[in-house]
Amino acid sequence: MAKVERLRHRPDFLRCARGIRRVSPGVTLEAAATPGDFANPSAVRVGFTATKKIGGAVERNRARRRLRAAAAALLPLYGLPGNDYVLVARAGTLTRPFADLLEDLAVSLKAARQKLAGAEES
RNA sequence: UCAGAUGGCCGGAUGGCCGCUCUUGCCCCGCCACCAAAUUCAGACGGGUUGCGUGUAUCUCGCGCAGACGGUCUCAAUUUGGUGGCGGGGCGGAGAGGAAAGUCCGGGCUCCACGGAAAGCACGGUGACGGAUAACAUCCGCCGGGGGCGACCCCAGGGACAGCGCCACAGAAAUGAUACCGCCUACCCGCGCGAGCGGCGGCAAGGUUGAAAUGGUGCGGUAAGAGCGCACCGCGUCUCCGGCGACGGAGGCGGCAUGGCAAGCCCCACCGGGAGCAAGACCAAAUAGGGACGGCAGGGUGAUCGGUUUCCGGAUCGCCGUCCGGGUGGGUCGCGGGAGGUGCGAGGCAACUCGCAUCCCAGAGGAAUGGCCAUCUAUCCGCGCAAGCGGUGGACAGAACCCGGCUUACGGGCCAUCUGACGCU
RNA sequence: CGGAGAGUAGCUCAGCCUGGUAGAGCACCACGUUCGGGACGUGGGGGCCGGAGGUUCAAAUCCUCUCUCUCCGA
Repeated sequence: MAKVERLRHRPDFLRCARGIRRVSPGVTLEAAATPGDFANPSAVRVGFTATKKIGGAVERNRARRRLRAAAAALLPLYGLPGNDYVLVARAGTLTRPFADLLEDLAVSLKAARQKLAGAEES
C-alpha cells in the first residue's frame, strides 16, 4: 500500500494542472509525475484546491475536508506511487452523496492510473 | 389575553465506526550522549613462574619467543540500572465564534540607533457636564433638545458680535437688508369756490417669492404706521437660591439688538511620532563589503538621520540617478498565564473597583479542530376542527500575534423587569 | 493575514478639494455629401453618479455604514 504525502507548494499544483485531467460531477482530478528531485517511488503525493467559486471560507473548508476523507479512503488503493494528484472541488462536491463522491474519485483514479503507467513505459 | 419596550442568555442533542492537530500526564520500543557497577576481549607495564630456542651451557645466570596465573592502567564491547535528548507507538486529556467577519477606533508587543527637552508650525482626530478605564470615537450617570398615550428611544450636543467665504432659482429685497405693488396726506408749498389734485414728504401694517424676509399674539396709539406704549410669551442681561458641574428655579432690568451653513475654511480646549507578527530575532545554506556609466561634492566641520523648525547630546559616512547581475520549495523562536475565566463577599445608583478561593481553557502553517451513519428535536410545508400524521432537517458564519470596544450579518428559542389596551376579581 | 486605491452614458475618463447647471472622446440614431459605402459635416438620443443612512433649504460632491473590483507586501 502506498504512502500518502501532502503537496505544499504552488509549482506542484501548477504542474499537475498542465498534466492529466479527469472531470466528474463531484471532483476534478489532475495528475502528473513527481519531479526527480523530490521523487519517492513508494509515495503518492496529493493536494487539494477549493476556489472562491465554491463559496465562503466555511464552504471551501467543508469541500476540502470531504475530498480529504475520500482521498484517504481511495488513494492508497488506486493511486500510482511516484505521482502527484490534485483534487479540485466543484459545485457538486458539497451536495453529492458521499458514496457517489467515492465512486467519482475511484473511476477517475483508475483512468489516470492507466494513462500515467502508459506514459512511463513510452 | 393581545400589542409593545428594555436587559441578559443559548447558538441543535445523543450514540457508533474511521480520521486530523497539539499535549510527555502514564506506559512501551528504537537511536544517541553521559554516569555507575559487573563481565569479557585486546594492548601496555613491571613481577615471580613454566616450556622451548640460543650463548662453552647440564644446573645457576643473560637474551628472545610462547603459554597459564594474579596485579595496575588504558581502550572497546556487552549486560543491568539511572539521567538527559531525539524519533515512533499505545492509553489518557484538549481542540473555532458571538460575531472568529468588516478592519472603524483604543492599547500591549516589535522594529525604525535613542524617541531626550521645550515650545512653535503643519497634519489628523475628539467636542455639553461629571465619572469609569491601561486607553478610547467605548461604557455609566446626569443635563439640554427632539419623538412616543406610555415603558422608553434618538441626537458629531463647543463657538456664527475673531475673521474669510457661500446662500443657486424665484423675489422689491438674501445681510452695510430692501421698497415693486401698496398705505397716509396731520405738518409745509402750489393749484382749485370746494370735494380734491400735484409736490415736498411719512410708513413698513397688508400682498407676492423663497428653505429662510430682522421678535410673536392682543390692546392702546396714529394722518397712516412703527416696541411708539402696555400685558403675556420668546430673547438678552443682572442679582439671589439649589447643584461638584453642565444647568435649573425665582425676581429685577433692557424695548429687541444676534438669519442659516463650522459632517466649508476657521477659532477655542484637549489628544496624537511612523510602520506593522509577511513586525522582528536566531540557526543552516548560499553569497558580495557586487559591477558599469553619468552627475554633484570633494578632506571639510561637511552631508544624512524625527512630518518640520530650534536646542542638547548621539549615530552613520562620500551622496544622488540610470542600467546590469546573483540567491530563496529551509528550520526554530516570536506563539499564548492573560488589563484571563468561574464562584463568593465588600464598596458604588451604575459603568466598574477591591479582597478571597478555585481553574488552565485552540495554537495550524496549501493551514488541524473533521468524514460518514443512526435516533431525537427547533423551524418550515402539506393534511386535519383538534389531538396528531407525513415530509423537510438547522440561521449568520471558520481562529492566523493578543486584548478592550464599535459596526455589520443572523432561522429560531429561553429568562427577567417594565408599559399600554381589553377582560375578570 | 496586513496595507493602499477605484466605482459617473454601451466603453475609456473629467467634474468632487471650493455643495445648486452632470461634461468630453469613441460608439449609436437621423440628415447632408456620394452612383453606393467609408471618411467628413450638422443635429439628436442615452446616465436617478455602486447601495443605504445622516448633515444641509439643497449632495455625484461633505460625513458614517455597506457591497464589488484592482494593486502592494518576507
